[in-house]
This record gives sequence, C-alpha cells and structure tokens, in this order.
Amino acid sequence: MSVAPKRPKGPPLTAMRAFEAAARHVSFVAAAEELNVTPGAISQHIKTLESWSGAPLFRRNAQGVELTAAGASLVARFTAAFDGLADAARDLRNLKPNGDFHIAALPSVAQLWLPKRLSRVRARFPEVNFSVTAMETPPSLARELFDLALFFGVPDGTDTQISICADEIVPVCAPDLLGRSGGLEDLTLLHDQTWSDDWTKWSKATGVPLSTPLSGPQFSLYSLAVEEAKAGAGALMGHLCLIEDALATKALVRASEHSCPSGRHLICETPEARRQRDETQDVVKLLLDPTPT
Amino acid sequence: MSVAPKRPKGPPLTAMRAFEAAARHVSFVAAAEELNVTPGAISQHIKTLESWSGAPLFRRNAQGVELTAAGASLVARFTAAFDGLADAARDLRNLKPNGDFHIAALPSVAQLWLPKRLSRVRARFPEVNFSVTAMETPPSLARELFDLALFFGVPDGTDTQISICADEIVPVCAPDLLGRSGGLEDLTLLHDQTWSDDWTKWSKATGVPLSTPLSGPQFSLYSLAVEEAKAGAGALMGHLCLIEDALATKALVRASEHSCPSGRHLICETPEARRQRDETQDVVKLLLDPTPT
DNA sequence: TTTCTTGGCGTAGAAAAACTGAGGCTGGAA
DNA sequence: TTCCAGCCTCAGTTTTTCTACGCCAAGAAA
Repeated sequence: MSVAPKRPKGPPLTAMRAFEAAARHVSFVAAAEELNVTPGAISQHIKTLESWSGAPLFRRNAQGVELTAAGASLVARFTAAFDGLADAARDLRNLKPNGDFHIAALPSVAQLWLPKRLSRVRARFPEVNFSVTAMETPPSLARELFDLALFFGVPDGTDTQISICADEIVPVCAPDLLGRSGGLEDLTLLHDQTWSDDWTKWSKATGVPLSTPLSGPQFSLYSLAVEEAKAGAGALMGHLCLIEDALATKALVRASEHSCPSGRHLICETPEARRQRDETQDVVKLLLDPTPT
Repeated sequence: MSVAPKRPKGPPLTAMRAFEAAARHVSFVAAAEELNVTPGAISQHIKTLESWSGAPLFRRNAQGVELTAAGASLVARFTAAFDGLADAARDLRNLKPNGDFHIAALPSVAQLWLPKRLSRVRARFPEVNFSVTAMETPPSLARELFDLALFFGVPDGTDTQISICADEIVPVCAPDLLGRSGGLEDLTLLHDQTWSDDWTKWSKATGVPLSTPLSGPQFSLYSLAVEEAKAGAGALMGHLCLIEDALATKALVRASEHSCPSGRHLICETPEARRQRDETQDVVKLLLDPTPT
C-alpha cells in the first residue's frame, strides 16, 4: 500500500513470446531455434511465466513437453496477439522508402539456385537491398520477418505456395570419371547430410541396385558435395534444379539414365501480409521467370 | 549469406511497447509514467525503433512530440496487438486458483475510503489476496493488470463506470478549534497538493469570501492533511466521502454550513475483460454496499 | 541387456539490454 | 525577461537475458 509512484511492472514480454513459441511448437528446442536462443533460455522464460502466473503451463516429460489444460487454453490468444504484432512490425520495417527484401532459403538453394536469378532481380531493382539468410528449417512466415522463403517441401495445395519445380534426382559425376569407370557400381557415393536417404530412395524408385554400401564422404552442405563431384571425387545424387548450371556446362554429367522424382517440390512462399504488395509480386515474378538472362 | 544458423533477431519487443504507449499518449513523459520508467528510456526505445525501421516515427517539437504520417499509420495495429496481449496476460495471471485481486486507487481513496470496506471484502473472500496500489493518475485498465480502479473523475455515462457517490466539499476542522474561533476567517487553511484549487472552487460556488490569502500548509497526501486537521492545525476542505468516519466520530466537524459539489464523482471501474467474472462482480457489490459492517 | 540419442533441468558467469540521473536545448506562457 | 514543460544525449549502473556445461530420464537401437 505504498504511495510511491511504483506501478507494478507489466508482465514479462519476452517470456510471453517464448511461451507462445514453445506452445506453438510444443517443444522447447523448436521454440529456441525460432527465437534464435538456446533451449535453456526458453526453459527459463517458461519458468518465469509459470511463477508469475502461479500455474504450471507445461507438463515436462522426459522426451518432450506437453501443454497443461491451463496452458492450452491460452495459446490461441497469445498466438493471435503476436501475429498481430508481427504484422505491425513488418509494416514498420517496410516504412523505409527503399525497403530491404529478406529472403530465407535452404543453404543449398541459396548457393546453387538463387544467385543467378537474384542477380537478375538486383539489376531490375537496384535501389532495394536484397539479403539472403540460409537456414535448415523453413521459418514461420507469419512470425519471422522474411519477405520470401525458398524451401523444398510437399505442396499443400493452398495458393500461399508457388511450386517452382518438382524435385527430380539422378546420379551425376564428373565426365571423365564416367568415361573411366564401368558404371555406378565402381564409383564412390557422395552423401549430403541433409538428404541422407537420397540414394536409397532413388534405388528403390528405379530398381537399380547399389552394390556399394551406403557409406562414403559426408558433406554438411550440398554445394560442397557438388564441388567435390565436379572435382571427380565420386557420384553424387543430383537434384536437377540445383545442378542445372553444372549440367549445362558439362561440369557434371548424368551417371545413370534413370531419374526419379523425390516427391518434394522447390516451393516459393510469401507472407500473407506481403502478398499483395506490387514489389513482392514483381520480385517473385522475375525470380521465377525461366527465361535465361 | 552465411550458412551459420543465425536467424536475424526479431524486432525489439520492448521498444515496440514503448512506441505504442508514446503514440497513444502522444507524449514521452506520459508513456514513461505508464510503463514505469523515465522519459529518457522511452526516448531511447523510440530511437532504437526508428533506426531499426529506418523511418522517423515522431516529430520532436520543443514542447511535445507529434506523430509523423508513418508513425500514425501504425499506431492502431500496435495498439490492437498489445491490447490482445494484455488480455492474454490477464487470463494468464488469473489461472491461479485463488487469484490475486489488484486494486488501483488514488492515495487518498486508498487510505481513507477503502480500508473499512476492503476489510469487509477480505472477510468474505479470505482465500483471495487483495493488493492495493496507490497512484495519482488512473491506469489504462485495458493495458495494466488491475482488476478494479477507484478514482475521482467526471462520469462519462458509459456503463463501464460505476459512480459511487458525487464528491461534495465542505470546510471542516477540529471541534474545539471551531468553538474557540469566530469563524472560517480566523483559521489557517490547510491545502492538499493534488486538490489545490478546492478552496477557490468552494468560495466561488458558495459565495463565501475567503479573507485568508490562499496560502498555508501544503500536504502531498490528503490523509496527512486530515490528520493535521484533526489535531487542530486549521481548516481543511473536506471531501465528504473521504472523511465520513472522522465526521461520524466527531473528530472533525463542519466549519461552514455551505457545502458544494466538486463536480467530480468517486468512480469505480473494472476492466472490460474482467467485468463478467462472478468474483469481480461480487467484490464490487460488497465493496460498494453502503451497509455498515 | 547395455548403449545411444533426444529433450529438458539447473547453475554460474558472461553478454546484452534497459534504465537512471544529470546537464542542455527550445519555444510558449507569465 | 525569466520560467517551465518536454525532449535530448551521454555515461554509468542495474537488471535481464543468454550461454555453457554437466546431469538426468525414457525410449530406441545394438
């Protein structure tokens, strides 16, 4: 009952954001990744909020969390509120006359597919700052401030997504390597860590047996594997849309006539709130335009 | 174009909150008061946000700020988002089975009007924690987490407010002081800082001239002035609803037969989102019940 | 079984953000 | 003129937030 002008501090804003993310993903690690912090930080935020509210929000199981009834009853409101905030923030950021344009993409896409097309876009919009952020998992476009996302995935049929092309895979290798060896069986198989099941998937789909056990050099980045393949290190499972340049210049050639769809598509997605902007539309159109430069 | 899993940090949450408050009040000092910080902090937040977005949000004039077009276009969305967040936070806080109940009140009301009634309420709801925060300016109930606010003001006619009583003012003093002196002219006039124009207002309304120049002891708290008056320090402009006890026990008596309404009412307000809760309803009913204990 | 992996906890210390406090500036009001 | 209200900036301090790292439990795999 003090008279001092000390109003009680508002609720912990960042803790609520952490809760919202954790609740949406039903996982602390996923939330941590989205917010760019360690899981420990999320854990602390949740605890702060739980002690602030006096009620447990999550039930901690050994391998994963689940929401309590209390927690579940609040998620929707928090999500709605933070969505609104993210929208407003997006508008705020785009006040700048020559706005930046933020693209999120899979590392391999950013390195192998994007550069050629982006330079075309840059030439057309010299006043805009295009920035590219590579990441393994697609961001939540409603929440993170990207204007465009390029990832592989299965199209969900909604018109929020534009399928750029169906991903098709076929073994490739350096041309001289193919000439020297009898066939796929003799070649070292190069593996990309993020698409580790490419070879087995292809083998199953095409019926071509793979004598070589599924071992061989591992690469954390697909583009590294591509460079190695060009250098003759072995056969790589090629994703056609990512290695079109290398095939065109004959830096790589098909090591088998059998190709198969991987089931995924290269998908372009734009955030709801941005979709109607002319700038975004133009960029997307130009980016996806198949016409050579 | 780094591959490191370093997503760009989200927008500064607290800075956005500061902007929203500043924009709503069109004043940094008012925003600072609402958020319980110094104006300097607000200034810094706004600057952060301006450099983050690249566009000026406020035009700084010598005596006050005004929103730029850019800033103005965003206020509504931010306000809506933070309102939603505040609602959610309120729900969060009320998860606790025996929820706390937070009352905001003018210091004088908190000290002179509330205690008797609150003890009645406490007796009825022993499991609830009632806390009282005294403050000079009414909080924004949509934003700050109070369950009840008690302030003097002019009723706006909406049913969000309950008028407890019309404020009526009349000079009072200790009984023996009245007996010894001829009348109001001989008495020292006690002044309360927050209601500094009580005497002139009363004089104008009743036509009673005040010989004593409007000087005399100043008190930062009305309750201090009341105590001094009881002790015989002079005449105080009494607000009837605040000194009913003192009048009933004859600790103070009227020093003039002329009373007049101050034009304000003691108003009880509850936040939109809480109004329908039974608990709140019951508390309000019991609090305003004029029946003596 | 035993071992490995996944996901969460807790703590200490480090890094970053937020806040305060004091001195200055400006323009309208007394 | 001289005040005064509001805002600004800067530097130092406090508070919050984050990371690093070891630990633990449960399910999966060997």
